Amino acid sequence: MILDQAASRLEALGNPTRLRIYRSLVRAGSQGSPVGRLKASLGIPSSTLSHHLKTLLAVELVTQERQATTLVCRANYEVMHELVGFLVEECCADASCGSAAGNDAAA
Amino acid sequence: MILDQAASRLEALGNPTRLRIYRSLVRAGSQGSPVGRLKASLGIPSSTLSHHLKTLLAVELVTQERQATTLVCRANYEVMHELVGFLVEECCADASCGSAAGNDAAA
DNA sequence: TCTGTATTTCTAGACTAATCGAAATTACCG
DNA sequence: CGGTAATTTCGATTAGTCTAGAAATACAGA
Repeated sequence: MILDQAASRLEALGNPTRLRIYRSLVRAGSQGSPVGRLKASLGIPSSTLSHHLKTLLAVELVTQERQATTLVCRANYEVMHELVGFLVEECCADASCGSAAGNDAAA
Repeated sequence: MILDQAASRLEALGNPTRLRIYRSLVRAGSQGSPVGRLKASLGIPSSTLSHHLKTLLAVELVTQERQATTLVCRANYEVMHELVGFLVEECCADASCGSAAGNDAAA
């Protein structure tokens, strides 16, 4: 993953409203959630929601699929894992950071 | 981690310049990197660098320690892991996303 | 105390994002 | 083909970010 792309994704997730949307989608899991339900459960006006969804869509963090009248949104886990991987990638390239093995209690 | 805090951290990482700084620090590992070296290796003007560092510092993604004249910066791995944890937290709360077990090679 | 180096603060301009109401569009169903 | 519901686009406002040059400050050594 290119740095600028990672930054775009991180930035997309960096807005509280978008992060809320995204997490809601993560929670919804594979069945996803229609835009309308997102709107209702998060209390975000349609236009704002649509705007943010477009941002999330643009960086591939979210996918959409039409189901009859409604548009079902889903979190793209694969991209999220890629992003997490990018963040951790060079961690410990040097030395310490004894947490890669899962032990970061050292804090 | 509170959502707004996570969003702030994600947002901090969402700027290409800051992401570059942060990664440089991640690479530097436990020995960290002085501001001056960051400036030289990344080619970022002092004021801009200082500005971004402050942002990173504010969200605790980076720490600083004075060593004589220079200020040594270090990536805060613990916070990064917390952030990653937050992102993955509810993943699979529902069902699929068969990658939590460490198998996301599908990418 | 004076000097030089390292780093931050001040300042300002250009640009981009966030928000939301209203209108337009799209897709489906009868 | 018309109606209905879901979603997006438009348009405008507001606020905040990114950038960096110049000046100010902090620190260590002589």
